[in-house]
Amino acid sequence: MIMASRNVWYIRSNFLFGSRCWMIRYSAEIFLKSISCRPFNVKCDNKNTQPLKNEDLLNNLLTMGVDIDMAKRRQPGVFNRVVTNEQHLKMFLLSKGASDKMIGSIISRYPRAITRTPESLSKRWGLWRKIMTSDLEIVNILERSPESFFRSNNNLNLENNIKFLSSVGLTHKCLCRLLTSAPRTFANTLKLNKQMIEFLQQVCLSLGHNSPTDFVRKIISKNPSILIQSTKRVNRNIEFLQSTFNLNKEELLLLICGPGAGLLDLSNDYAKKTYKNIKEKLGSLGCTDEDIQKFVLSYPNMIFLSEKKFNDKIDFLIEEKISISQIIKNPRIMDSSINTLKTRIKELVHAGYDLSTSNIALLSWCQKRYKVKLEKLNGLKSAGGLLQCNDT
DNA sequence: CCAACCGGGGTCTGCCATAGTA
DNA sequence: TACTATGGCAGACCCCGGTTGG
Repeated sequence: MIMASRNVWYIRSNFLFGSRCWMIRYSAEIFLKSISCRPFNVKCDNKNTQPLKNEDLLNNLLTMGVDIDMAKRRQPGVFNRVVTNEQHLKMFLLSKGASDKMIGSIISRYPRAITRTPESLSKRWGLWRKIMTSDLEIVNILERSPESFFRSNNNLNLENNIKFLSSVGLTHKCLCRLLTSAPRTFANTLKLNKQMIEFLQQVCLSLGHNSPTDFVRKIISKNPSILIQSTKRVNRNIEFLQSTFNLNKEELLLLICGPGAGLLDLSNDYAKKTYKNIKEKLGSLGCTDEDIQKFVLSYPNMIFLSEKKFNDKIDFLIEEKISISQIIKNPRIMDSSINTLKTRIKELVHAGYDLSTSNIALLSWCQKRYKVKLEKLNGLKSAGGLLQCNDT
């Protein structure tokens, strides 16, 4: 019932506020006050005075746990609006399983959410539900990234995006993953998404691959965030890979739709910067350019590491008497956090494992395997200790 | 049984600038 | 001209385990 009356009200207010004329707005507010669909304290005396704050809106938001300062800082315009739908939004999200706290946080971070009409909101939700299997999954995405859902009000565009992405050969499962990990993709204009897909297809063809569809599918499944990058950024990263490593077309193709797919997201010259650092660092430790190239290519994700993290890890390993040649032979070791490295080295040394002569690969094994190995080593050590009757 | 090799999975928002719109 | 919609940017790993060959 509330819904119904609000719908009517909205149509009416759209009609009334569609005009550019301030005078008409002013009379409209008087009119609204008089019919008291929702009392307003907004006053627009003339062009020189700001509308006074809408106390109802502020009260509503405060009760909902919205951080008003944050919201105002982010989208001040929302607070000058005569019509907002925060109560409906709240009821709607509650009905989908969101908590009060989530709702407060969502509106604080993306206030424009409260300007969406009930019809538009439920339509949009329905479109997302075409991809996601439950409301709760959507709620979780919204909590993470309210902007992705609310930034655009263009449901037709959203619908077209879903159609387009399906037509490109993305499976339902893939769309689901896209929406989960890069929800902004669906708020992009269709034009922008098309641009990126066409760009990728072009790259594919220029590298001599004969199935752009397969290529695009592969690259998106390896890197679901690719559609929220600019083609400029992706292009620069491909150029970087091409110019830095001596790869033929086929190798480059395999790299960018395989282990190097993630690198395409890196911000301007980040890869260039970190690779330069890797080269300098390893070069100073006596590695040849060829060694370094091979090392990085066998685990390209290490380019993600900030200069400091990379250097800290190398320094730490060297301090622990692990030679650079051991490191070069085990690129995966850069995969482990420095904390993991520290803990494991300590445990291994304690267990009597000599890292300078033994295999260091276990520093980057998964927890489960590593634990089994460590227990075994400790068992050996205590057995040896018992035999010699002198262990501490 | 062991370990080398290799691929997979999660995940990426929150802010700013600006053209367009009413 | 206030406000909206949209493009674009910076930022910066860690862990798990299947398969396979010895």
